[in-house]
Amino acid sequence: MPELPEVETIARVLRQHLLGQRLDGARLNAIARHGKALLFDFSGAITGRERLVARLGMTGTLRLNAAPDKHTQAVLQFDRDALVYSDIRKFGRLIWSNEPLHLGPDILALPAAELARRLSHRERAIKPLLLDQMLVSGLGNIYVDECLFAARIHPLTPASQIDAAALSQAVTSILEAAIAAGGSTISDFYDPLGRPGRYQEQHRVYGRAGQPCPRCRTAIVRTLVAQRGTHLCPSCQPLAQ
DNA sequence: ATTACTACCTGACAGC
DNA sequence: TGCTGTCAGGTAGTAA
Repeated sequence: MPELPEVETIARVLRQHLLGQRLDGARLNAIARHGKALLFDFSGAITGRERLVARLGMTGTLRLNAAPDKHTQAVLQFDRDALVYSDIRKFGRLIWSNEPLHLGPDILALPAAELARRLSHRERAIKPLLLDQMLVSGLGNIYVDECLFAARIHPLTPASQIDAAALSQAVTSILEAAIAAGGSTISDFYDPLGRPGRYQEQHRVYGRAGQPCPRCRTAIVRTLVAQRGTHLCPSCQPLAQ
């Protein structure tokens, strides 16, 4: 599941525990996040490369000193701690690579004007466009729905009609609040110390079909947009004609 | 160039 | 108990 706030939560915990430790003789110098990708940069090459890229897919986890189980794909033994990578559905990837990331800009670091530029000439519906990691990276299905609700945008609105400044403000505010709460735990997400996130308690539309909209009390609706479960308030997020 | 759809993989859950 | 069908937060590949 991990989207930007969950990956940022993982990065912060791992920085506290792993920076400066060695793996196969190479020192871990930095842990960065770009969108949903985690980047581990080492001082020396391991298998010929100095960067390990983790993309966790839907169910990938990175746990410190956890007991490996049947879903464990890799164990990285550092000086003092072991980093255990597991992935039930095997959509994630752990790859040694010095290649530039094949990803659009991180959405938290993206100025509103640049978001506007990227949306202005697109006629596609805003939701699937925001899920396209080549356009902007970091949003997944949960936070897209939460951000579009916050910005009062219907997920099928053509991208060129979007008020990008308002959307950018909503994205920043939602993602920062989610990071502060340690991400969302629906079923699978736990940080490297095994702690769940708390932001699911603040979800306003995701997973709340049939419940009242927190702004106007209209029942939240669940529909399909681009084959993805999509949650919205039909009153706060009208589709303009 | 852009968009739409499918497949990948496992587990949880509902219904029978 | 156990079978079947459906669904899940991501993304790569293919085809229109």
